[in-house]
Amino acid sequence: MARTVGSHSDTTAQRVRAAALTLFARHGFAAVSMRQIATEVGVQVGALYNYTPDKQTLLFDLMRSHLEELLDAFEDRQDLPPPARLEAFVRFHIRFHHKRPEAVFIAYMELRNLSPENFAVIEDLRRAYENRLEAIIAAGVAQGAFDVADTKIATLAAIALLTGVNTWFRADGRLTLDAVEAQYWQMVSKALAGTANQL
Amino acid sequence: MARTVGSHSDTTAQRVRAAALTLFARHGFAAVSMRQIATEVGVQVGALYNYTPDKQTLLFDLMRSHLEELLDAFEDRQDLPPPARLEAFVRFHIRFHHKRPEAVFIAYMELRNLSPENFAVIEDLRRAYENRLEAIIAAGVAQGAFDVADTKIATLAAIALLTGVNTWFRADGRLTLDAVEAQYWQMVSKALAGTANQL
DNA sequence: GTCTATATAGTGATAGAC
DNA sequence: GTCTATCACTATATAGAC
Repeated sequence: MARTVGSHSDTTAQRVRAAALTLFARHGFAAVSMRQIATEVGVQVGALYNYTPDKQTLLFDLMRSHLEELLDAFEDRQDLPPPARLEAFVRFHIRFHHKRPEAVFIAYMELRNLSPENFAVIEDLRRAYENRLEAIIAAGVAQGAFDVADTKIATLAAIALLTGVNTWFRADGRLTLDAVEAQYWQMVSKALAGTANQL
Repeated sequence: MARTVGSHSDTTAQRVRAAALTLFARHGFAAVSMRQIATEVGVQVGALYNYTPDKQTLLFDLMRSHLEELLDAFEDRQDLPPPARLEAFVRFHIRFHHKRPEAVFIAYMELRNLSPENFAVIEDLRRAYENRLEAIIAAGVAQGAFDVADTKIATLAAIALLTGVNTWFRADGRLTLDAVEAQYWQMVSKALAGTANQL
């Protein structure tokens, strides 16, 4: 019997990953011990090593799978005009990141705890994601819909802006995610817009 | 003899702070031991406790003094029109943060390693800084120079955007800080601009 | 696959000599 | 103010029984 793809957290392997994700996000990789993870899973510490060769690899696997899912999930409709592609990116980014706050947090905060080899892999994945946004912005600049001094800066600025939502948005707060999405799309579209509109 | 205010890192107390700042920024608070700090300073570990009651307070003092310096350094010219005040904020923020990458990094990354009491103090200081930007945006909205759906969101978005510069800008890179500053001011001014300029 | 036990090393903080 | 020595714990990872 083939295993169900994307099945839930009922195997021990998945429970180990889930526990590590939650604890690393809450306390930080370096501050979490393998014993804490084992306690959360409900096993003794030795059992964890059936599922990961070491703590470092556990972190790396969480970050890599998060970024691979991110890349898989975004479908750029290159047949659409750049502003529509940009809007799709903005809304996708906010929604996707909203659903995975712990993985997002870890992917940004724990880079320095990766070994150099693992860091290089993660950086490649992150850059691949940035490149997809930059391609949209460059296409818009080429046809005059956008006006930015430097597409790479505009890309990094937009991603920093959008990812910032995760640091403050709460579903039970003052605003709905739809409203937040709308305002962020408005800010991004104005910031990159082709017709200059200086203060 | 009064000590020179803001004197350089020639006292042991200042050397302890400098070593902790560098090591915490590079490896993370939890990953750095008091022994490592002592080695960096050039003393034995026991001597550190002449300068801090514990490791937690060392972190807290670094974060608090960073945020207090940030608040002290920004002078909001309330007599100027909001767009000028906003431009001054944008340029100030980028320049100030560029000069203190380690303190900025720690202030964002190590919040979860603060005790609850210390966290509350740091959060108050951070909020005070945000409020100063929000006041500028609100003033601009009130007189029609800016158009934003929600001043708090616009504030957080702008700060996330601007602080993002620190994650990629290198003085020896492709662009000068002046050019970066100019492009970020352009993006912020367009994003908040009053005359709608949608794509 | 999970357990217990253990090897080896490191942790923050303190005491008391100088 | 700095040192050495130490306390009481905790860390990651492994070995071998079951």
